[in-house]
Amino acid sequence: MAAYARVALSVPLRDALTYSVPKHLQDALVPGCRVQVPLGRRSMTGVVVGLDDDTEVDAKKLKSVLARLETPALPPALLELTRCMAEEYACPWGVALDAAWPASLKRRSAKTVAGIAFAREEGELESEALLLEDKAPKRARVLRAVLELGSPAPVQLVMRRTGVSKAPLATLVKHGLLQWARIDQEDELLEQSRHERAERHELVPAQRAAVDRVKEAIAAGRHETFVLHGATGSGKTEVYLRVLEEVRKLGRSAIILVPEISLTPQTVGRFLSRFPEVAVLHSGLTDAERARQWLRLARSQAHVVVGARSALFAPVRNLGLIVVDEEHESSFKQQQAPRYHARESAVMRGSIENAPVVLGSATPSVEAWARAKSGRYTLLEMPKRVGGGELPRVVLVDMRHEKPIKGNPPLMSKQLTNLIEERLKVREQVMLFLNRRGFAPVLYCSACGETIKCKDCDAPMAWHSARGRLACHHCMADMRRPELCPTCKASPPVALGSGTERVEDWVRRRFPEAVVARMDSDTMLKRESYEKVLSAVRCGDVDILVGTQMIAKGLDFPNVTLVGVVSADTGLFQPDFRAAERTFQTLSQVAGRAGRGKLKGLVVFQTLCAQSDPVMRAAQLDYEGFITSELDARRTLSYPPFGRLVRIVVEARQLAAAAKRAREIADNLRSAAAEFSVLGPAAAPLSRVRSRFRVHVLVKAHTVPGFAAVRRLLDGLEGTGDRTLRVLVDVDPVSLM
DNA sequence: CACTTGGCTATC
DNA sequence: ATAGCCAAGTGT
Repeated sequence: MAAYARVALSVPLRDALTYSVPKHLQDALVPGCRVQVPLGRRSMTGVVVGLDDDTEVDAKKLKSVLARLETPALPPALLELTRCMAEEYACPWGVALDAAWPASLKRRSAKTVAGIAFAREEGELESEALLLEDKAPKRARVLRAVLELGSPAPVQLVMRRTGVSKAPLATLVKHGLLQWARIDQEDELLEQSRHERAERHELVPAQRAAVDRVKEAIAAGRHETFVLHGATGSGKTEVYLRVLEEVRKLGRSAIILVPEISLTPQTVGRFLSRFPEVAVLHSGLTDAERARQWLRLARSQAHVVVGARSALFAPVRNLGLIVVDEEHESSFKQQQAPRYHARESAVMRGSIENAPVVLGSATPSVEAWARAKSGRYTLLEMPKRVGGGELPRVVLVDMRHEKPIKGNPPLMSKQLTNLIEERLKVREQVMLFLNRRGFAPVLYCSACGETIKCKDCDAPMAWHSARGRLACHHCMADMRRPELCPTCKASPPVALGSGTERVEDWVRRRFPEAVVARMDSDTMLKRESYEKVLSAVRCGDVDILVGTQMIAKGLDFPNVTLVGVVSADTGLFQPDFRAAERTFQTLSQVAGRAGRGKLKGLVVFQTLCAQSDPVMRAAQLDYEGFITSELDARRTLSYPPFGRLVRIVVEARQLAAAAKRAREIADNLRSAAAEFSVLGPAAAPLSRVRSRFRVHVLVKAHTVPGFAAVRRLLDGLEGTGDRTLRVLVDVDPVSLM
């Protein structure tokens, strides 16, 4: 009987705190369970990370655990995972644990519904179903339905599935084959979405080879990380599904991570149609739904999870596989503490639980690629589209050669305009991509040269014509468009540059007969609108789809034969060493949207930088060429994946205060500098957000011990100070803004 | 001299 | 994080 519990709390404390365990709780506490404990004057919930028979802590200091919360305990592997993550990402264990728990699982009402459960062995019921087949077909159907749905199954659902009344169920209960049961609301099975079915396709040789390699690791119960490099349309999903079949056959569970943005009913439907017991976790769920899914997993009622970043913490037991789809996506990095990268943490979890990890992408991240090349990860190549579909042809249009309008390059080139016109004539669909919301990113005064900036941020406000407002994309600020330039009052400011709204506007003027839809976070405020537009495009009701990132991912419309990238250069000039990588990936993703069906696809990149490496290589569909030269560049500057980066951001209302603290931090690091180098402090590219000045320091660790040294020096730095000053430590940042 | 602030510490 | 404490700062 353990007398002491070590409890991790979500406060910036280095170690877990020890509490004594009262007699009445001694049986109830297990590692991984949630408890209520006193902390100073307060009472907080924390997680038991260890139970001990004795302690070194001064008896006078000890307080006791107040209560255990109802929530199921976290599996031991997740305790271990969060501990490693806390170490890796410079945050307290309690903070890492916080991420592993659905926020709403503190108190919940336990509603129950009527259910029906097995009263005999599953095998016995199966043979009974066969026997009843002729004599009592309805009872046989009911039995098979319950076997399929699992025990206990909701009575309502069984009746609807089999189209019978309650009578056959009652008979089965009377004969002692089934029994009545109550089901917690949380246990109720999800009504299955029928949006998309995944037919079980024949595998092409490259798929077969990939599946076999991963299967082998699964069978051996061995951790191994695979980089599945598959061109768009090469059938990566089918590979995941086949491997998943294998995992389920062995009775093990699996986690599929996808970027939040592609967690659409289409994606989820593909998994659901083949694995009915899939749990889905994404940010669009209500707290109750999220908790319900989490509990199904914790109680081993579901064994497959499809979800965004945080699904990595799914409390499944007996993990057999983790898939990270679109592994290069930057949304896998969490931007709040714990600032973990789900891809890296997935590999961590896989190694803790001896499970293989599959990282899939058409454009693998430099990190994944470098490790595959060095032999740490296993590379699986699938270069061709399945079904003999051809990769699209890409045309580069140099906008410098277009006839200027009032001295500026036009929005659309002659060539792209003509191509759109042709597609409209033959009733094929067009997608126009521009990675910028609003009508124009800037309002500019031609008299004094000033732009209209947000009063709280160091950024121009974007003009949103649909709303008729100026909006800051970094805070919630929003204002009317001023009649005259606020600075010189001499002339009205004009919209400079373009966003998706301007593209939509252009299309409507130029092709008034075409049906246009726009998809960006402004038009897609509700989840339903997203699905509505997608299905409209699918059934051909939309001729031209204009959108941001949102249309670049995973969408598969066979009748889209032309994809236009309005400006391939946005993002190319961001002060960030990943700008080239991101540009290449985005362009490749967008290009992959064209010609998904039988019709050949054509892609147009409009650019002012036709010679830039990422634009040119993306146009040539040359991933290897790009990644090779990008890796060379990274090596020269010892940027990731050669050495690791840690970014420290100091935010304060007073610029001087932020600068002073940043200077101290940098000096402190420099005085200890060994196998790492310190850059800065410097104003962050986004030097002010929400009235807070931002100063940052970058640390490049050249070696593993160098990184460990940096980590040690930064321990406990985050959150330091009062409300006026904030310090953020971001390990492996994906953005340097 | 009563009463806010700022800075610093401990939290089992 | 956040409550508590002391010291310095502010006002009547």
